[in-house]
Amino acid sequence: MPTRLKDIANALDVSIVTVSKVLRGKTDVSAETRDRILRKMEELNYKPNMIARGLASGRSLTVGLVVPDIADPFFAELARSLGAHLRRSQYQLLLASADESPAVEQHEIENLLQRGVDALLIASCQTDPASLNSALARSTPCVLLDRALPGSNANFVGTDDVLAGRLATEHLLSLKRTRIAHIGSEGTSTANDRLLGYREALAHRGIPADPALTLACDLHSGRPDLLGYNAMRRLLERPEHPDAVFCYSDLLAVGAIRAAREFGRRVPEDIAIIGCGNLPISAYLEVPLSSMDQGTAELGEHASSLALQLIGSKTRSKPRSVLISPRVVVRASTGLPRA
Amino acid sequence: MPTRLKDIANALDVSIVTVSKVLRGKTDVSAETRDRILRKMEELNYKPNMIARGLASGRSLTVGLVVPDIADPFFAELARSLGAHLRRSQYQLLLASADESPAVEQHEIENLLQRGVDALLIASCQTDPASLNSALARSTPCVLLDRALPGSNANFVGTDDVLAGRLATEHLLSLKRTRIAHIGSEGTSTANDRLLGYREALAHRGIPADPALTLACDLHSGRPDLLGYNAMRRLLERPEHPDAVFCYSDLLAVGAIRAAREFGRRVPEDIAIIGCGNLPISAYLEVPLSSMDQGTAELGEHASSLALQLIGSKTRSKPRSVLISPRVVVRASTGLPRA
DNA sequence: ATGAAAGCGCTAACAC
DNA sequence: GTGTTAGCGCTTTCAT
Repeated sequence: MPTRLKDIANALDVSIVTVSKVLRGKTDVSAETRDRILRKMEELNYKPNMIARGLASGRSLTVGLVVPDIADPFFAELARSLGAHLRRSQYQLLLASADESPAVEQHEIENLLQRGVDALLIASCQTDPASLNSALARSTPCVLLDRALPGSNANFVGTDDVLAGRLATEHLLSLKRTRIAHIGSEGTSTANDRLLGYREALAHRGIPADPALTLACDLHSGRPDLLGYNAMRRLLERPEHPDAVFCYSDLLAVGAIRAAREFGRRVPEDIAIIGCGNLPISAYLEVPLSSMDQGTAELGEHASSLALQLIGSKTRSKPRSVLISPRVVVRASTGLPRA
Repeated sequence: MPTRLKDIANALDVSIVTVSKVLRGKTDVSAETRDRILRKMEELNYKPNMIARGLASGRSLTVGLVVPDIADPFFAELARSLGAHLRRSQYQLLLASADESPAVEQHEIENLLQRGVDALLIASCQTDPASLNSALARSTPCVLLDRALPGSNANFVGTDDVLAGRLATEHLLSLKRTRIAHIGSEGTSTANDRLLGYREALAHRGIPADPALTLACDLHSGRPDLLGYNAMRRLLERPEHPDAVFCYSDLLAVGAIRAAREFGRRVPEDIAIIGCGNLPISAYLEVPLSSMDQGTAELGEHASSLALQLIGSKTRSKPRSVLISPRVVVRASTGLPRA
């Protein structure tokens, strides 16, 4: 059986309260008593029971994180960054992966709330905004990550996706490409915003948006690389081919490149392709992939700071929004010989 | 404030215990009372407080997982598989990433134990076996994942790494290669075992192990791709070049391929290269990478089953060991035109 | 500077 | 079937 406060107290003939005070660094304990207690804790290898502490204090020193898929490199990196930052503030990250299922996500959110997390970070795969509102309505502070919720005015930390779409497209425009396609996704704010940025960039150059050059994949329906492959095939079967493509994600781009090459197109000479997310392995792909870097580590830093801040503030402050600026990383798929 | 058992009990003029019994599906409650209670729970949107339940019952319905790095695709996939399986048994996974630091790992292990996890799964990055023993000595059931602890006879679930090394090397031998190198790692059981399998395979064919063909990288010292790159350079600078390489991990292999090609070697014609881990993106690399698949999902399944079993059994049963058989996946880096 | 009393929300054992 | 009593290990408030 592990040592309890009671054991220390008994051994030293002091009260449990006094021991508890030392444990929590209260100053109203004599230096001598404190020393004896600290020594005894050491000797008996005392470790506080966080469950009991949580129940008594109402705070668990815990932050929950729900991601759509922990095996997605972006969310894995985000989780790592968050965990590292929270650890420095004595907080522990509780991680749940929703496996791309809104139902599982709902379940995991409830679960974490029932476990008494002090704050909840959610990168939602929900298509229906309503289901998140029940969580946001609770008294536990919540931060939406990466994907914003259209109507809601919740706390949010994520990439400036409109800017991502714009910068990616402008990069392609700078390569003198004129028929620029977009292989996108649907349902999420990230998908909508990147599409928006893409259109903005084209409009800014006076290029009409050709609806035949915009495809949306249902990312729930299969492996993204294969979806990208099929999307590119459809683009190439059309009479007027694109000479560049901005893909919603790197994995879509990887599949798109594969398709382009199988159909005899050279990348980037015939078709320049850029993705988004900046996969760590981008530089080693069959065609090193240009991409939008989302500053994932920075994102995690902001998110954990915001979470801790919300926990600290007594009153429910007005929702804050933090947008991280993405940047273009150029590799061979849009022209650089090697990265 | 969230609803408590007490609120239900008061509203219905029954005792808290009766409500608690309904909550836990005990049968010694009349059908009518049960119905009233269930209805009231629904109406007041009751959610049990898992912290209080944990403190009272001594079980948290929680399993902890510590991995060296959650951003490593292998561990991410493992975490996903574990989480999914545990969820089906009403258990929640608490995930901690040690960021490749033994000190952080130790800290996270303590932390999870203090949070009252019912079982602890550890993929350790510890080099010193002793530090794990303090955790293994506790009453909380423990399972070592992926990496075994040399002296200890703890529960273990992992890949049969000797077999992995043997199969990989035999595959290279089947391609008529005779000077087969190994770019390995050190300190972990996985590294030792894969090296062992490599040597076994060579010995079995009567090929003497040339020490000049075996390199070990310190994976803590930098990005694995660059370590693989440098290791391959060193191999190529030597008078007698290898005609094949078995790499400890896929990322090492990726770097090795890059180096080989930069030095004018064709892969696989001049040098065949196989990795281990079977990265999801293997097929899209500059040279699609042959690799040893570790059956990660299966591994997670076995690990969660074992964990639940240990939780269930009153007595501390004798340690069990589960070894998953890896299999060769052939792609272009060892000869297939495309995968 | 120290501690007694009360309780966090729930479960476990035993009575009725 | 239902309820009573007694905690789980800790914190909180308030006396002393």
